[in-house]
Amino acid sequence: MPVAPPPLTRLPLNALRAFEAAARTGAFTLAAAELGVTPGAVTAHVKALEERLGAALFERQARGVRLTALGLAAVEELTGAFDALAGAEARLRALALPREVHIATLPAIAQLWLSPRLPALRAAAPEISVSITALEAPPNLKRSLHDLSLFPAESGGRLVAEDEIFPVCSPALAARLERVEDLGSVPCLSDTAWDRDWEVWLAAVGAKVAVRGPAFSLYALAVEEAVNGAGVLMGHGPLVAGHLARGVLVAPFAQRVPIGQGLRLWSARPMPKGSAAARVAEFLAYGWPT
Amino acid sequence: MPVAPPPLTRLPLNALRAFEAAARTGAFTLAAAELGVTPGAVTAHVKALEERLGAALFERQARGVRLTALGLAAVEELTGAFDALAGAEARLRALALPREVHIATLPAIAQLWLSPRLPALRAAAPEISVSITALEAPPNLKRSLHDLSLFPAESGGRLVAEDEIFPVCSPALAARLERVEDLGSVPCLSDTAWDRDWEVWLAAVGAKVAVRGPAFSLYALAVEEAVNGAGVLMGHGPLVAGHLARGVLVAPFAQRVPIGQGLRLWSARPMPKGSAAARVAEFLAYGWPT
DNA sequence: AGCTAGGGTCAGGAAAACTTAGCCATGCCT
DNA sequence: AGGCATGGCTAAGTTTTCCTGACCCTAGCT
Repeated sequence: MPVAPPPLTRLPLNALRAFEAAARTGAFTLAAAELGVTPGAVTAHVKALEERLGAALFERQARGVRLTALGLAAVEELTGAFDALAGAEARLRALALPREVHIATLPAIAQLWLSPRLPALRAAAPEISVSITALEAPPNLKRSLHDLSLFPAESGGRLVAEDEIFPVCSPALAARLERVEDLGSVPCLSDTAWDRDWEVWLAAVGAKVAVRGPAFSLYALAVEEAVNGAGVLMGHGPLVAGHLARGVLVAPFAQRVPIGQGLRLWSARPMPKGSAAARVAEFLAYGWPT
Repeated sequence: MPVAPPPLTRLPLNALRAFEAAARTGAFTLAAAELGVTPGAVTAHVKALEERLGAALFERQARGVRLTALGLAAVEELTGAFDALAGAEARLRALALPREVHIATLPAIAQLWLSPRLPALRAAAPEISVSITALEAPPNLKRSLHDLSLFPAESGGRLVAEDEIFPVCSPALAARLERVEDLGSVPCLSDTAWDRDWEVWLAAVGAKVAVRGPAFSLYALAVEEAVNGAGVLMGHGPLVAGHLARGVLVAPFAQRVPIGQGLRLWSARPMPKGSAAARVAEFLAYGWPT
């Protein structure tokens, strides 16, 4: 417990970053996830910082923490500074590695929408190296090192594909489905992240059927199961288009329900005209420019 | 030599800071001094960064380094970000330790001007803890953690005392000096940092005397020597005022030469009204407010 | 009670950072 | 030319930081 004031040395950068993340996210656990470390590491950083400052930044509560007045007063400026730093860092990377493009997207989109388009992209621009990171949620644009984010959203960014939902299944299974009510008698697959899909679609088509079936945490896995005839899946237009085109999945019912959001593409930072990121974005949005 | 692109992990903060300092100062040695580490540490940081980026940031030359185009393109934004970070850090400290005031100044000023004023300051505001750092040159205002900087300058900040120079010596020695020309026959002390003082004064009074004598790297030491009768020193008004008042030093010649600069006080960041830093600045500039 | 979420703590080990000491090339100064 | 100073590089070794993994603790649910 050093009571004497600490000498005039800089505060550790990593501790400041940990504090900022914790303050912004409101929880050590979330901060730890963002920084890619364990919560214990964040605890230690914040503790070290508080010890150096001789004042508490958080009030510890049984569940979770709350910023003290001091912490609150300090976060905003720190957040701005780290935002600026992340921007500078990203720009530095982009300048040093001008042929690298990093895309962040949902696992399902990565496998079912993006992946099928990559061969054409590679063929058209072999010098560009595209890497894809699957995330459960869109990254903080001011912080992420990704150049592009591709996520379902209602607005913002550039619309790449409208989303609409409708049941899909293997052709064999489709033969057993004549009316919407028949869905009650077959397994109805669902994705845990999109667990309201069935509800929404059934309501939209005015059907009152109780559907049930296994839930998957990976949409791509549910699609595979549907292909294998394991049941009927609520398809998302852009994600099952390929399977429908190849005929391995079919849509037994005509009603397609728009869900008011589409696949949208953002860039975290302005992309210089002609940069690799800008070209990839162009390709994803419109196909390769002629 | 990893040719494969590195995974999408953050660049190390400390390496970025080292690079930024090196780029801004133009030399690894200066950056090392600023960061308070050895040059080897900076070398290592920059090298690590370059390796991560797969591109050179500096061109190594026989003496010194030069930024590459990439380095040049990246510095500015990084500098801004680290400036912001330093600002946030300083504010955080100030909020956490509202009674601490850090002053940066020249060693001579610290000993001869500031130090004599501290007892009154402490008496008037005992709750404020003032710490003083002696630096050879004014710190970078956007970066330093000091609250106040007190340095000789021609403009800027708040003028605290005009500077003027004139010979001073012990009363005994003064008895042997009648005309300016007599200076040629006694040791004339000088400070290595202010080595043109004699030249300036002699030119201003229109004298053509060759003065010689020992040089000191610490002005306060030269003052002590002058008090001990070791020779005549070129006195700086604010710094010898105390000794003149006590009679341990006298000015054998009347001519005082203003040198166009004064002791000036800056604050690195805006000081909230009533803050400890603001009160100390007030005291130093005007004496304690009634 | 038992469970869960969110932190705190501690020991140990990995990685980063720093220092020291010596080396090298260049250019300035005699 | 020789000597010296400058500024950076390198290798070895050490200290410090950082992180993990395992476990404890508390409050609120069920």
